Amino acid sequence: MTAPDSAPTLLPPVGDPDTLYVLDISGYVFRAYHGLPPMSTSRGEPTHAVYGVTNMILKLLAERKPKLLCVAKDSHESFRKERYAEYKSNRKETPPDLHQQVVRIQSVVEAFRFPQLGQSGMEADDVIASLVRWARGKGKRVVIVSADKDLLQLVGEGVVMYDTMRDRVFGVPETIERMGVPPHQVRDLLALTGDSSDNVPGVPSVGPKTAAKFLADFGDLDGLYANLGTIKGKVKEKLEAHRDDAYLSRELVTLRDDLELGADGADLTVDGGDERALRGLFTELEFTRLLAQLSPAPQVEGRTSVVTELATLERHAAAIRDTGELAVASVLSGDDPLRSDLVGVALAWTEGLSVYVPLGHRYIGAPTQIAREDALAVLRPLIENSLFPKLASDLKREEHAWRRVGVTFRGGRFDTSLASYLYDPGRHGHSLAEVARTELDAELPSIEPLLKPKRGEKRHVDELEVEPVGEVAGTEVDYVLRVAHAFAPRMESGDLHELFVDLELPLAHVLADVERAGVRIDTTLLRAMSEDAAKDLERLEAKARTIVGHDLNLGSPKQLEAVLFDELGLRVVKKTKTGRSTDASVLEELALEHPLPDVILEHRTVSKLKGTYLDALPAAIDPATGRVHTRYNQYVAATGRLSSSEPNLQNIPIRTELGRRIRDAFVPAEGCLLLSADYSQIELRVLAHLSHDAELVDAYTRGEDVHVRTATALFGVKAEDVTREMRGQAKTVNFAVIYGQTQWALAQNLRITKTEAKRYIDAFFERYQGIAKFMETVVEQARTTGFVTTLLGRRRAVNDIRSRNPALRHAAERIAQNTPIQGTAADIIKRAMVRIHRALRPYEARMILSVHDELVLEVPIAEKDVVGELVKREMEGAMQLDVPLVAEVGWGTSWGAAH
DNA sequence: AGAATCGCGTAC
DNA sequence: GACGTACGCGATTCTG
Repeated sequence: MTAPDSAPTLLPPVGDPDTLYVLDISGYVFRAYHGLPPMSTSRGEPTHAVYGVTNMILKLLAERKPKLLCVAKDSHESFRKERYAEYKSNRKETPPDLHQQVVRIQSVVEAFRFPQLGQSGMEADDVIASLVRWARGKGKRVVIVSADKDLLQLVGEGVVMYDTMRDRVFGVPETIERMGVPPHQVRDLLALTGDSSDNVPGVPSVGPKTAAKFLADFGDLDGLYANLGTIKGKVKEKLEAHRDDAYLSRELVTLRDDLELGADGADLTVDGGDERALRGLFTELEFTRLLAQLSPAPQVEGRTSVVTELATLERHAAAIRDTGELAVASVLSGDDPLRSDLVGVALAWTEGLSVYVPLGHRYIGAPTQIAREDALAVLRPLIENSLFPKLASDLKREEHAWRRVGVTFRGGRFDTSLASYLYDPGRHGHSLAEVARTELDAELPSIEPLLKPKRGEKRHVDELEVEPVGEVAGTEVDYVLRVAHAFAPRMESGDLHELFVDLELPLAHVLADVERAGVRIDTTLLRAMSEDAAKDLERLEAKARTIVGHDLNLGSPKQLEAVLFDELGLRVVKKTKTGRSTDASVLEELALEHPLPDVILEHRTVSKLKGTYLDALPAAIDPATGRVHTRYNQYVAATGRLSSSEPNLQNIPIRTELGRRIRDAFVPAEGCLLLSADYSQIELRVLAHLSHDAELVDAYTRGEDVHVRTATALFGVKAEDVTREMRGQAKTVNFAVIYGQTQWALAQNLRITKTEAKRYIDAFFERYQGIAKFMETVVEQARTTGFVTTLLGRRRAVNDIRSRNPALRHAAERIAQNTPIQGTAADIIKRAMVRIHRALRPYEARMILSVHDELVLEVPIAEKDVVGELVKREMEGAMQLDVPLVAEVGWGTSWGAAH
């Protein structure tokens, strides 16, 4: 085992059955905690130390394939402490984020089912020493997995130390190289030098070099003191004065190897560990990369049967009624639930069992399908019964799917995506596949691969064989049931239950109606505008060509970069990740020096409008209804807001004149008007309420203009002397505060200096001291709990709030400051939507758009007065705040006119 | 050829 | 780096 001086010491063979690996876990915990960059889960749990240790373990298992292994456990107390009270007294108290991780690491070790050994009063090093002695007695080789130099005293014949992080092996020659002495002298060396990390005193002014020389000359401590006379100078005095310290130190660094282990080496064998437990832990800790190193995720066992007989379906229906809940997963012919057909439906009412009812397969040679009307006749009473609880991964999608076959989906009681969203809105996705991965450790099979064309055209779902589709859908619906059961207890805690049952679930139904209603678009107007835009673009391109003297694509940032900075030699104002920026703020600056930037700016604006709105909106019209049906995503925005897509109707222009005209193309159906209802300054009102700021509350209670009031603070003038410009600046500052803007960003926005921006911010917080206090409090809350919350108890984990990286930390602080405000505003408008939808039941009027603080309704002229009052009342009464909520209602024959 | 990424811009 | 939350277009780059 011991290598000659020149050759490096080797580890025993991989998978050697006679080698015992002894793991110094506590040492690794400490090193990982201090040595690795911080890391945390999406819920804010710190994990970098856990990650480091787990990684080390996996590496060891993969590379060394140990057959015998033992984890040496540290005891909380130490006999050394009794001998010497100062021992390790320099150690700081364990920080909470380390303690938390130690607990996690213990779970990881247990999940690996590693044998563990420890004894009260004994430190891990003593346990290791005892294990080494025991193993040598049995003729086994030992690998000490550690990086602790104290343990080098154990190295020798058949014993090596292995540092996995640096991939270094320590035998006798390496120990001499590292410590200057062979292993048997390590203890005396440490006795002389002391160990500052353990508060072992040693002899002052004797360092590793001096100590090694003494030990080479005299062998050990006793030999040194016996020959003290031969030593000269200061060192001699120190050695004399600290003789007791030296011997005490040797006692402290001497490892005890007399721990009783019992004779049975079979206890130290390792198996593969508890796969399921490991998978669960890694999932919870979000160690996705490590997860992949375990064997691939199994699908949860389940059985699906395809229902082809009406009698069988009837029998199932009876069983479903007896069970009292039903998970539903529809198979649709396409991605858009509003335009797709129902191909079949999978049902589950007991975990592990599911059925698939084909309803619209066109595959020739499919097993006999129950006639759709017969099948629906059996299912309809279950689906339409609002008292019979239904579960799905996306209730809104189910509503749309069933509507297509004339069935009204009622009684949606659990939505796995919404549950996941409320539990952790910041996580990456809430689709069933994503949620099942974390909650069930299971991969959701997908229909997609079945659609892949082997050759020729892509196949449609309804052209597929029934069996494989049923298999996929059956698994899906089974997962819905399992995920719902996993989440149900979590929904009971805190405010989540109320948010779920009284707000988000009812809202899902409201949104289904809003999406289905859609909005009418005046395509003639848009086409005319598009043609104008096309001419403008041509004109601008020609102009640009004249200026630079050659062809160029104004839509290509890359070409622009080359022309502006290389050909024309203009200044580089700002950089992007990959090059030199040509964004609007840059071009505005460069416009002072050259005519081209203005041409580009105008081209950008026009082509943006044309591409994103003028041409895209008419293309989005559903030929079946003649209207545009956006999708409202209820589990995307981390703050609680809705988002809109395909097309996005929440970013229709309004700020510029040309953009605003696009809203004129949003028109009501015949005989109707559009109503636009806007919450007035909802975020500032929410801020007033949350912060209890006396000034801001007072301003709103008196019905004053808050931007004017801010202006009086910024400019030191009376309210009546505030100019329009001052008010505009104050308004920008008010918004800046909501977003936690820095002086730098505010300066950019207002085109003022950083110093002036700072003065504004300071003046703002001087006037509104309650807001200053609120901002501090909410950041503090994020730091201590890892979460921030809205008025209705919606919560969001704030990652990185304790990051050592200032940029990350500041970004987290802004999230902490903004989320309660934006999220509470979202709570309010969502409530208003549910209330309005309910109140509108007796009327024809319907909600057709929702844009964060604005609702748009399509109202028959006959209902104008009553609906106008109804909407205002329900919006203003949606929440009781310390300040009034004000909704401003406008009417028009277009959205633009109603605003 | 289609997917993913980049740079940019629109909304609240 | 420097403004919170979204979505999407056109160009470019990556990938199979």
